[in-house]
Amino acid sequence: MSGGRAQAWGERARHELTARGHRAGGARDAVIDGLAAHDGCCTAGELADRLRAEGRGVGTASVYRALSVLQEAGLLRVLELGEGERRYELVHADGEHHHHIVCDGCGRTLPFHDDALERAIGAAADRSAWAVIGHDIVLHATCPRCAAG
Amino acid sequence: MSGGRAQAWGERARHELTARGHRAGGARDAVIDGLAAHDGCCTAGELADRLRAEGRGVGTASVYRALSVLQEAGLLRVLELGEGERRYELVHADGEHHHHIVCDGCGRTLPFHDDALERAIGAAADRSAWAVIGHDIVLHATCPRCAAG
DNA sequence: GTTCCTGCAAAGGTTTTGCACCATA
DNA sequence: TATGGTGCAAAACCTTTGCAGGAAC
Repeated sequence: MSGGRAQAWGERARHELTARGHRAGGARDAVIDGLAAHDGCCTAGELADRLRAEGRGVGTASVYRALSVLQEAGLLRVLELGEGERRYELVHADGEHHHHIVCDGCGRTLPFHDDALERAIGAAADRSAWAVIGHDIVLHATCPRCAAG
Repeated sequence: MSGGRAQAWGERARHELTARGHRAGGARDAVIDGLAAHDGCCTAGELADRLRAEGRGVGTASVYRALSVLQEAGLLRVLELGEGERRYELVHADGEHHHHIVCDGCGRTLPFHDDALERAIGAAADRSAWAVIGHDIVLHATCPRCAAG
């Protein structure tokens, strides 16, 4: 559905993990495919459910271990949107990234990108005494559906 | 330690809660004092530990219930810094707010404020189709101590 | 006296860990 | 064959909920 972009991510993920000395394995393969098949952000539980529904059920621990390895390799970004669980999002090779508007009413999210905002963040990071690696921005909002009541 | 500012917050909190029809109570009082005494952001667990150390032990449920009421009243801001638990921070009457730089190594945080960044966020929010209420920004970094060690 | 607040205990949920077994290189 | 990946189960963790008793209004 999300085309070659996500597929490219999958190939890169497998390559990068091999380069880091990780062996191949069925569970991790399923996790990578599951993430690539759904180029949005999902939780560990959602991912496990989806794999189970496809008949590629994977142990809970393996899901978390795979996510952890992918995150350490810089292939996943972790989001905390205030729902009490973490969401994982693909990091693409082109470095493009975006942020999220979250509806405080229903929890739906809307990705957005803003160059001026990125520049402002970069400038703020440069002024900091600590070595800034990255950033997360969450806009809290009311979506049109919730606003309508 | 944090002077009259936090004390003023405590008084305002009690006043606001009364105005909202809440009754006074020992546990909630202790939570308000505990928050005001430590004008940074803390987790529910840290707050409970601190109160227990002061001999003002409060049931776990009461801590969470008090935090929830204070949040609904707009007296607390909730932060998710990626540690798996929530941090609560005082919202002062002057509306001043700041964001956080988090050390991914040790978890220490550094508050910062940047007017240009606030303007950029405001502009991005104005362009959004959803009605934006607020925002959270987290800069991930390596603190000097972790960079050295 | 009614209503809300409180504490304890138990449940809920997500994430991590221990361990034996199996697949990979 | 040695090492790391996998699954199951259990644990750890934060947070919420149910309920009986007590305090505030």
